Amino acid sequence: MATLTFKLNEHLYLRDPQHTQLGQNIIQKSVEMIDRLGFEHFTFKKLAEEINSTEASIYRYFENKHKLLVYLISWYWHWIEYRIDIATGSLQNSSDKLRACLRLLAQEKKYDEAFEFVNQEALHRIVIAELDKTYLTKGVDDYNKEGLFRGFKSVNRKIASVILEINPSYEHASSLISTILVTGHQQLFFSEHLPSLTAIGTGKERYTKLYEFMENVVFNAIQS
Amino acid sequence: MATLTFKLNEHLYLRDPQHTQLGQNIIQKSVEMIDRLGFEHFTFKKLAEEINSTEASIYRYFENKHKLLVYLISWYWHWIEYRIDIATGSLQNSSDKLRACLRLLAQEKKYDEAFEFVNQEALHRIVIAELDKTYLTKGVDDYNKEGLFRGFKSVNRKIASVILEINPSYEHASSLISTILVTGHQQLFFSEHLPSLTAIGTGKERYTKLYEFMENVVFNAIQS
DNA sequence: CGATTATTGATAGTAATACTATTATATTTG
DNA sequence: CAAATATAATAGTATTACTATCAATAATCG
Repeated sequence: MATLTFKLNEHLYLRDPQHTQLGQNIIQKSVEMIDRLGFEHFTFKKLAEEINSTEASIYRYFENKHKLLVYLISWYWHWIEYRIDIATGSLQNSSDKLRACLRLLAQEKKYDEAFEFVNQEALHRIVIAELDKTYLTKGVDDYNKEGLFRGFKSVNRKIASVILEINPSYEHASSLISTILVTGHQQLFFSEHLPSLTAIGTGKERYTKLYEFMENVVFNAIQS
Repeated sequence: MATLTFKLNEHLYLRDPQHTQLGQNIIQKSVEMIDRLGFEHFTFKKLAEEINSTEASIYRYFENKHKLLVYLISWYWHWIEYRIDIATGSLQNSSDKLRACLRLLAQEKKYDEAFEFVNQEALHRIVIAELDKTYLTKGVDDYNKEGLFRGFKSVNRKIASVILEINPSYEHASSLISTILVTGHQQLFFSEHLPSLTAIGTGKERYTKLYEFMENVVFNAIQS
């Protein structure tokens, strides 16, 4: 199977990590470490030790650790969009398309061999726990000007446009989808840490329940 | 008018800031500073300078700046719950109650003179920008065991129970409400910084539009 | 009212973080 | 093979997030 890479916004990095061995090590190991340590306890120094490199070398790839996080999560959204395209490409009916999108979002993420050096299960956990930190910062407007949130926005726009195919007069499409994109991850976080805030439970079936919840919210909202 | 205070969980602080002048200064000024600087750029040292005290003194009230944030946001949820009680106390009809809750959540927050030394407008902006940071941390389970999220949970439970009055067989009440509580703030953030992710617009009318969106989502979800 | 106790201020210090700078050593490329 | 480029090794800085100590002040209590 071919190994794929995504063309991510150039402002996310100083040197493209996909092009070199060191860059790939940085990506691979940082996913594992952020997942394990959490973003606040993760540092370039610790990362450097684990990949037998140096802090200074990592700084040649990423301006700072926050941009690395934004990079990883941007990668995630590009991956999601790619999978949405595959899952909906053969579908004619818009409601089917929307259901496919929701299913994909709610789904447990398993290793996708088309993408070496990124552990998608770990990355999914990072998105669950750290997504909001990418934009909840005073630098959000500068980041946005540089286009660093394009991945997220693109997925949002794509699914919102499916909603407008189903109901062209629905007024809250972009709000509804951004809500779903964020809550999809948040509910999984609550499921693990604050279960009284969610109805999806804590067992294996939570992915199915999450899908049912999303379907309930989205289809009823737009078909009124 | 009487000045009210909330009894917040004791694990939120080391010394109760509501009881002393220094404590009140810490609360008042930290709200203003976190709003202005953002949580990451806010430090106890800077705060100490502005209230003419010292870092060490502030550390006698709060273990660290994260717990101060959790304290402030906990205060916010207690305030919201208090206002929900007032707004729904005289209502008989459950749908009216639910609408009153949503209106209150979506509403622009104005200064409430019953609570001195807390600038609610600034605090609302803090909740919009920093809420998720209170629980998106590796320490979430310890915090939760200490009951630090009681305020949030309590509001969630209260509104979820109104939903069950309307439709006792609705299965996703707690998920629906936690989604609304979080998205209510998130959409306002998007409105200001990432407007393509929201349909509520960027003008003064965004609070009304947010309410309409919430009503659309909630009432359609539960009345199916 | 004076003595005890609690609270705050002043000051100092530490380990870790988030970088930047410099130079030497590999490695690649033309 | 020479030149350019990437990386490693090392050092250094300002800031952060604390902790510790002790003196000064304010509150309270017998």
